[in-house]
Amino acid sequence: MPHPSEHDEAARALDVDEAAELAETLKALASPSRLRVLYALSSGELSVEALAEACGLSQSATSHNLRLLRSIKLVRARRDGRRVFYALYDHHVPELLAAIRHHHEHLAPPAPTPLPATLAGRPTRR
Amino acid sequence: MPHPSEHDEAARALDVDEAAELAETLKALASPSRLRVLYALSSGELSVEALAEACGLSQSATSHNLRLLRSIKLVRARRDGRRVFYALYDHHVPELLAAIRHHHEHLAPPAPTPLPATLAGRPTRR
DNA sequence: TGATCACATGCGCACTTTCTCATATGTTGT
DNA sequence: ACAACATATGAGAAAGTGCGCATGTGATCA
Repeated sequence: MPHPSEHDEAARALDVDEAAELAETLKALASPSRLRVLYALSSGELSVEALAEACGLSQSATSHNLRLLRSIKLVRARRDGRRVFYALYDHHVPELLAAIRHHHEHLAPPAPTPLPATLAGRPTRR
Repeated sequence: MPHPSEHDEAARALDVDEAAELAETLKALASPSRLRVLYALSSGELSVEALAEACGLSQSATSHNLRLLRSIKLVRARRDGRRVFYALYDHHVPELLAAIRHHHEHLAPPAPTPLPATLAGRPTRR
């Protein structure tokens, strides 16, 4: 990132279509199981069986999740004999994962932010 | 970001707890409505009413979504008179939004990747 | 004080996810 | 061709999500 000015890249508004597309990708990431699968693949390709064990998922659940990840090109499959080895689709994926993790690390978990009852900074009027 | 080497930040495996926390944040982002809300706030704070109109949502839906976003500190609320103005929680949020959008722009949408039937790179045996 | 505005919130329901079970499909060795 | 293996897939149950509706709460104005 060049330099953090006020609002650059992300400042543009989002039309309905793009919002839907982005949400689709994010939904794929928004699951503990799939996140674990993706991070497991960060270190290199793995067979479905190996992934299942590494992530504590059943073979079936793993396969279902991989199908989803495949459909939006977050992972790719390569067959070798009986097994199928999965890998992150390209270098953008680990970058995205890093960005997400980075954001998470800078977030304080304690206060649930219960919307302060009377918090007004004094009625500026109008 | 320092420099994009092979695998740095994101390469570490994800324990179950962290996966769950990350997924919680991502679930909040994985909704067209909430994405639109967040991007609308990229240009500055807005009242609930203004947000609702900008995003094509009802007052109720907007409020429900804002509550969720608040609970995980993606937005913050400030009261001024009768209205409540929302803003992105901090500078990390637009950065994350930018990262997500960036990833999305580098993704080709056409092929649904139907898992090539016979795609083996030749049985390497083993 | 009462009316009205701006927003929050509980409930309920339609819709979606995620996982398990059972079974189908593609692969290898005999 | 058959048995064993590795993965994919469909159906369905349980749990979670998104939003409308009705109503509650805090703030302003007359």
